[in-house]
Amino acid sequence: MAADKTLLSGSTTMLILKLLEDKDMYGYQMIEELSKKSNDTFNLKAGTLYPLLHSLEQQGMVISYDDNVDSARIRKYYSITKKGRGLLADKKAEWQTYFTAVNRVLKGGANLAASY
Amino acid sequence: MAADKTLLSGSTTMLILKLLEDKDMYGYQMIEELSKKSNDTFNLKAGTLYPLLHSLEQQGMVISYDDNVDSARIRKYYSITKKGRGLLADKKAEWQTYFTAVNRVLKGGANLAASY
DNA sequence: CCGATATATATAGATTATCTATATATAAAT
DNA sequence: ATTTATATATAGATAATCTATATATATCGG
Repeated sequence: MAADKTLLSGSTTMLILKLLEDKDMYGYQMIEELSKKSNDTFNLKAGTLYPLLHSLEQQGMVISYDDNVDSARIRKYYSITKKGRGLLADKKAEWQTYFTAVNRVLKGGANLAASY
Repeated sequence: MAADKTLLSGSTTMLILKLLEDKDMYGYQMIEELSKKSNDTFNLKAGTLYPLLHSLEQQGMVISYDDNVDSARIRKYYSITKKGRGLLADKKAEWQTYFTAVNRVLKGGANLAASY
């Protein structure tokens, strides 16, 4: 993965929910879309995504439905729920706090703390 | 912890090395300084920090020396090495890539990808 | 036509970075 | 004198990723 996997840790749920906020998607599509939208920074593995989707469904954050586009091939589409939108909003707020704090530490010289 | 521990995951090493770039510090001081500089967003636990410092020392990223400030009390100061500065630079570049990508996904609407 | 690669989902087990809990010891505050 | 803060350390638990493997269909090149 382009980005350190440990950095990605914790934001995957937020990113997936964000994708679903725009439109219903199936798993494989999410992996591709995340890769494209992040300029190949995120290359989520199937072994990470599918268990995560199952977990989100169990928690009521998303619901799924099967779609048989071309005859046999089955795609499992996911749709974000109201509860899922709530979680997304929380995660976004958390992310905002987190990345602002990291950047403050990184930019701050020895006496930055004095400005607060 | 104010920030989701999973979000913090992966950036702790970078943040610690950044603190040491400014000045030599001892463990307990790093915890307090991180908390202060991040406006209480990061409250690193001792059980996380000390093993991490030992690991960084083993890898040659930092070196340590004991300082007996007031008689008995021992503080173990850490100093960043040239190798550690190299790692910090790498981690900073990675972080820049990562948080830019996350923000792009978060801000991007359904057709953002078209702009690339 | 056939083999390789891409699409699509799924699960088990390994890895890793955090956490909590616990231990030890001195200093400061009430 | 007892509690709280300072200071470091390690063991074990938790959680989120990864790799590896499995299954099945679709597409592409030779």
